[in-house]
Amino acid sequence: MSTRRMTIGRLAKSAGANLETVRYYERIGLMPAPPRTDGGHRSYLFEHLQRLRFIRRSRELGFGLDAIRRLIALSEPGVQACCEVRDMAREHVASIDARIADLQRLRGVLQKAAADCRNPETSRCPVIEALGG
Amino acid sequence: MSTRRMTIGRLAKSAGANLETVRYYERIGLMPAPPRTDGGHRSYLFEHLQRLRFIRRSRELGFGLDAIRRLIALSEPGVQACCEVRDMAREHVASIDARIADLQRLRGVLQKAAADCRNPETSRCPVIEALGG
DNA sequence: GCTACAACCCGTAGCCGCTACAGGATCAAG
DNA sequence: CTTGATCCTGTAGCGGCTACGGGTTGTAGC
Repeated sequence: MSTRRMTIGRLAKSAGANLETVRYYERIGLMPAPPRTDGGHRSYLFEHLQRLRFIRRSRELGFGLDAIRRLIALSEPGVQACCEVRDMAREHVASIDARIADLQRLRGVLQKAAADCRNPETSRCPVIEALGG
Repeated sequence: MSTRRMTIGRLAKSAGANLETVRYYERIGLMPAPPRTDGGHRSYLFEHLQRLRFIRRSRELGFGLDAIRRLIALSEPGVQACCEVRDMAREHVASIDARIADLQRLRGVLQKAAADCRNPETSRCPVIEALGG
């Protein structure tokens, strides 16, 4: 079943990834090395596409490549590791929260400094002042 | 006035930066090359510290090194460029807003998937499912 | 003055996650 | 059989540092 083959270009496109990214994933062992044609071109199956989509989706959600490696291992059939996966997701949510808080703080500082610029009485640039210049 | 000299170590510490980062900034032309002692050690003045603090603060606020280069040029005395600086700050606020929105979206997806884990009826791990595995 | 040891010097390589070449070989359509 | 798109490998670059290694200098105590 589903013995249709795809070139790396098609695979990449179907998963919304860059072709060289796919080769990169193979090099670092995130994607398995696919079979080749006689001429040496990579020849992918549907399972490769699933894997690549999984990786891309995880990346889009902000997981690092090492975390994705773990997620892949945990998603193997037969591995009962839902709790671990959930914990990883929760940790990740926490780190996202921290980054959001950080960005909101920055935003506040910058916004305030830029807003002061409306005031024509200020002689020195308030943004530069906020930066310590 | 203020002819006190500092070593690179002191400078770095005073600005909360890493020593090698200071050398890196010098290499890429973000910090000026300071005078040297007879033995060849860098010898910094207070103005260097001001500059380094400006850079670090800008970095903390999320500006890239190229943007900081422009900010430094615009903060030179005699340059009346408050509007440009303000525009840079505003652009930066906009990009921060975009990143925050992005992170909040991710957070939503992850949070929802992780929350579904409480439900013991689900056979497949909902987080893995959300990732497309 | 001499010794110890911290602090400095320079250059290079590594980190993450790609991306972009160069210089070829192969594949599919006409 | 030719064209042109796609593929191959290998290497180098991005931003913004950080970490080494192997050497030199600065400084405090004796």
